[in-house]
Amino acid sequence: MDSRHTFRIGELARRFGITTRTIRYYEELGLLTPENRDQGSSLAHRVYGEKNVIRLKRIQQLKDYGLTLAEIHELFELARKDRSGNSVRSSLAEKYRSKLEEARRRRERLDNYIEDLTWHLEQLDKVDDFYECPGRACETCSWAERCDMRLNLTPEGK
Amino acid sequence: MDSRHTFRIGELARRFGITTRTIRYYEELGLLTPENRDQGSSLAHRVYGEKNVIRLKRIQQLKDYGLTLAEIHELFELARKDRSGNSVRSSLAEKYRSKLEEARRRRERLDNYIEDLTWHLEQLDKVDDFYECPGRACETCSWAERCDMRLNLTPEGK
DNA sequence: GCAAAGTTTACGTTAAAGGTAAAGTATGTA
DNA sequence: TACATACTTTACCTTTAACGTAAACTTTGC
Repeated sequence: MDSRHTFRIGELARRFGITTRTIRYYEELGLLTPENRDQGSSLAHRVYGEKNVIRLKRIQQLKDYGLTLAEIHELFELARKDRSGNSVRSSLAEKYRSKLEEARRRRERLDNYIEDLTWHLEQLDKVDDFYECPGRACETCSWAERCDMRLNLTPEGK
Repeated sequence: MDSRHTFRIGELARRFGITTRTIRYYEELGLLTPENRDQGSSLAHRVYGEKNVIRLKRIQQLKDYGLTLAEIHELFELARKDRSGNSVRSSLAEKYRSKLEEARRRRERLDNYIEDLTWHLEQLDKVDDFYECPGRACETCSWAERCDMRLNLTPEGK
């Protein structure tokens, strides 16, 4: 909206609720480059515009999704390389696909965890000794057949 | 099955595909205590039995769910304190519930991420310049109305 | 011309989950 | 009994992530 408004690092930081160190750190990593530094001196202030704001939002979004800064960098780099044409487009697609699969695996494990917790929560007033659960108590526990630990009692040899 | 078989640390490690250091580390953290150390000398070998095997499995399971060793320790401790009766049972329940909510929040973000990736993957051959996506290109992109970055173009003041 | 905000350089931090070395001790087999 | 393994403890080292913090100096705005 205020399309031509620009900021210096301090205000940008304030608006995003982060510190200036963080913004400079993102710059170090090649995630966020100020639009303007060439006022003659080598110590000119960083100037940030709309592009940077969008970029920073995207960074926070991806971080919130659980990506590390390194992973975010990867994605940005692939997109950047693709500017020229279609040569890298397929590798970007592949990256997306592999990230997607990885995320799906993570979600599967998370689902298992949620199930596991729900189960234990339900069992809380049905089982006597939780320090023995899972453990010796499985042998007599009436819930054992529904409990997946039952399946894991013997270790496989190597 | 081989109910009375016991192991020393090396074999246990081999069977679980981890190192002996790892097992000792778990012991340091109070996660896994060998069943037997009292052969007189203070340098007697650690002896592990069925209980330990089950415990170690559980540790690996919880780790796989994404818990840190510290979190695993918390859960174990609460269960241990509960042995005597019902006094701590409710706090264990509460812990479970809070872990559960936390996990659900994580899953929600993960779902958003998966959606985001899917979206970008679909758009890959419809958008021209990915380095400008999201960015200036949004202004002319025909997919902008469906793209959530569109909603994030202006930063809120603090 | 001064304070406030910005600049670079560079070392510090915290936490997780072990790795690795050193030096001595147990165990089991020949 | 000798000896090779496997085990014991202590203790310092490593890696990554994402900044924090200090120092010493420079721009900018009024």
